[in-house]
Amino acid sequence: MDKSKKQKRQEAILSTALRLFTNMGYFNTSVSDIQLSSDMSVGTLYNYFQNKESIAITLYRNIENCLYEALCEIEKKHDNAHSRCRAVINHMFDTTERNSDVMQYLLYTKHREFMPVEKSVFASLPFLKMKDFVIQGQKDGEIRKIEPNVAMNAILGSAIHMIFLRIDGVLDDSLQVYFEDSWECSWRGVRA
Amino acid sequence: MDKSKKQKRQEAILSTALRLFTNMGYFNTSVSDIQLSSDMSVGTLYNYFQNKESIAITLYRNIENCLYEALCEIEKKHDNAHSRCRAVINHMFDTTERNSDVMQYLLYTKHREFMPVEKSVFASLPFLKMKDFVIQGQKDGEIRKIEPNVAMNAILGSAIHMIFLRIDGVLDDSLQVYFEDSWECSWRGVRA
DNA sequence: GTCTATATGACGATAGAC
DNA sequence: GTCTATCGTCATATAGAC
Repeated sequence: MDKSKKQKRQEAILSTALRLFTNMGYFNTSVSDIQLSSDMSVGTLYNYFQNKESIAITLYRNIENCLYEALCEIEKKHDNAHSRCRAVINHMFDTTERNSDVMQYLLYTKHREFMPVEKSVFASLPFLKMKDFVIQGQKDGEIRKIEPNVAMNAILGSAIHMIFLRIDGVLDDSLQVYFEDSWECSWRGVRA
Repeated sequence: MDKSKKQKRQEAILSTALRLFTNMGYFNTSVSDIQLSSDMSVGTLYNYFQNKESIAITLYRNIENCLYEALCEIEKKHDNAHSRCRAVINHMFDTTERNSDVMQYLLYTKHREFMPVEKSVFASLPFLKMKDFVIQGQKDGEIRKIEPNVAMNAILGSAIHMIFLRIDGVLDDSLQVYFEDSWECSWRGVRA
């Protein structure tokens, strides 16, 4: 199944844009930068995308879907809150190390500054799914019955902040090095 | 002690810029926007500040210092890690509710996109001080002896993420409502 | 110090040939 | 579909009168 040339070029634009947006920021990246780094002309670029913003939106939706699917897989493989949440964080740490730009664009970027329509990523599908894991865990007696937002945040918030610190260059070692200790703190905080 | 007119105008520029930067983002705010909202001319504005970036930097330094001083006060008032860390988070939650723009600019903004020289806020003076609180707590046997970055993050990371959620509009209630529960989770995670 | 007017340049996006 | 050339706009910053 060969990818059509059209699809290949679309993906080239998206992956170039992802790299530039995360390295220099959306506003410091010009359409011309994207076009030059993708080895095509402005005209071609505008043939594939309506404008700069639509590149950013497509990219965002793709990554969001990708994370959502990963969470659905995790839901199927595990049957309790403890191992589901653990797997989610492990997956996010892993993705940050292996494919930093993706997590950086999804979590770290302030989307609303250039995509006014978008809501917070933390109110989007993958994180609603994660919240379901937590609420189910409370029903099952695994997690203390505190306000769900607080429980969710106690588990996920510190993990996401670890990712931020790593992206910021504050942590020298890979996230995998910190994973077990960090997870233990999170779980101690909420377990019943 | 009357403020000189000069000082008043400087502060007017800074507070206007803070409001605009946090509401619309640095790149969506033009110098002309700042000038119009401050009721002065471009020329005057450039008489007080070298350029747009220097407004952003001055603002950032001021807020950073302000938080650092608050932490020094907390250090004096409390003599153990538990109550120091608790007071820090309480202070940050409080400031977020009372003076949202300040915390938003300090923590939420991606400074490096427009101030290339700055390092991560989490590697700056106030957060080094906070880390001292944690390390001292480990020495005193209050906090488990895990990697200091992890301990620090378990306490502060989830709190900061709560602030992010509040700024993002994901949390409907004020942070004070969540404070006790959230703090309890954090402390359970790290206490010896 | 404060203003108005303007220089300068970059950027997003389009036109139109091939 | 792809390219080059270019348009219109707007932003930062400066010049120069008062």
